[in-house]
Amino acid sequence: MADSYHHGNLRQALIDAGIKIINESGEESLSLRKVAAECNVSHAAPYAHFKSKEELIDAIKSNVTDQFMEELEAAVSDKATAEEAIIAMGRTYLTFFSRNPDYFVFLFGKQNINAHLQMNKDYKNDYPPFALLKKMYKKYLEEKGIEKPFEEQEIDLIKIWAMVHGMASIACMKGVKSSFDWNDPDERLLV
Amino acid sequence: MADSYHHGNLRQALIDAGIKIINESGEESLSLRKVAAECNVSHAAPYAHFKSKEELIDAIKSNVTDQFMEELEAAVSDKATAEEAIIAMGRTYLTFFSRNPDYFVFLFGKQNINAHLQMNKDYKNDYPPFALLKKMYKKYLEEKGIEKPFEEQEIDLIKIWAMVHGMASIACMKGVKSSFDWNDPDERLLV
DNA sequence: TAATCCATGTTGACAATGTAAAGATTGAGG
DNA sequence: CCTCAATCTTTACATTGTCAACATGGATTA
Repeated sequence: MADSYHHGNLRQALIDAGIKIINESGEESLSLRKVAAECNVSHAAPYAHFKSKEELIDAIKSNVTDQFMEELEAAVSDKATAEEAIIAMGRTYLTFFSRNPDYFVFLFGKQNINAHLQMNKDYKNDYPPFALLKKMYKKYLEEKGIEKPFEEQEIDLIKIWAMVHGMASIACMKGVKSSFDWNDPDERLLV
Repeated sequence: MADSYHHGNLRQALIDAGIKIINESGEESLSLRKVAAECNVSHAAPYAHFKSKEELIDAIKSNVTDQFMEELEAAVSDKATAEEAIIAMGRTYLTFFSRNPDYFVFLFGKQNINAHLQMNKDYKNDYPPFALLKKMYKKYLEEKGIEKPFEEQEIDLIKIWAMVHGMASIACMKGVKSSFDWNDPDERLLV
């Protein structure tokens, strides 16, 4: 099925090719035609799987988000307490985007997490990393026997996410000279 | 000079037209040719003032950043203490980007603050809002008579900026349902 | 089995866009 | 008045997203 008229699994191949191009030369240089060429397929072939370039990009975002979530869940899985898990999430958040700053721009650059959020029904209402944080936070409250009104909980959650996300943002900014190695677990900025 | 061969002040007119287009229909729809048309000028005229589309965009970013800085400095100017000034900066940061979420994406979306940072020599090393924060923070330490090693100071600064910037980021995310009104001064998330 | 259908790909076309090259226009300074 | 350099226009070309018409072939069904 490699050289037949029908590709076999073009949809995923297009997504993979897109990720490859973004990694190699950034999102701006990603064009539908290049992606198609990378898959040895005519320039209009993607339209059998995606209504537009944007839809392909949203699919790629979902893929990258899945990859991000895998790392977050792995970081959380082996922690004894929810408190440790939350801190591990923050470190993983920073490490992930320090390793691939382009992904930060790609995922949050246009700030519209709506589209690729809604194409994956598992996401329900919350953005997956936020949903995981919320889950861990509730576990944390239980473990500590803390009771808080809902509004205060939301404020806590936003503060945590804002801090970590803001640091990731700074870490990914080209042109910001920072003396920190965000990958270094000894850099205890978070606690 | 309105209808003569030479425009008179095309450079600034192009920048203004660019801002107008971004406000009306977003950055994606900004094209050099539209900007030129908006100024009643041929499509290649911008190349007399900017080497590329990117250079025009960087100039626009500088303009928007100047506008942002004006609000930050205004917020700081009438505060009695540095502590109040810093809090006011945070509120202004949130208010500014809550009012125009598109500016957040535009300024930080590509995460490369290097280019339009370096075209304005006044910026020196730091990104202007960060430079102002740094200045206020030093004043704060003086007023309180606090002495800290340089590294701890940097950590404090990054934490403050990360928190505020992260909240702005969340506030600007389309698709994140939030019960907060980031413009409401009663929402005391920051303190 | 053979006919049919539809998802999947191809080809060709078009408009919008960024950009370069060559030339026109004009105000400022010698 | 003349020249020159900055500014603007025209023309041209490659890239890109998208659409429409058509080709292919595996699966479904008569």
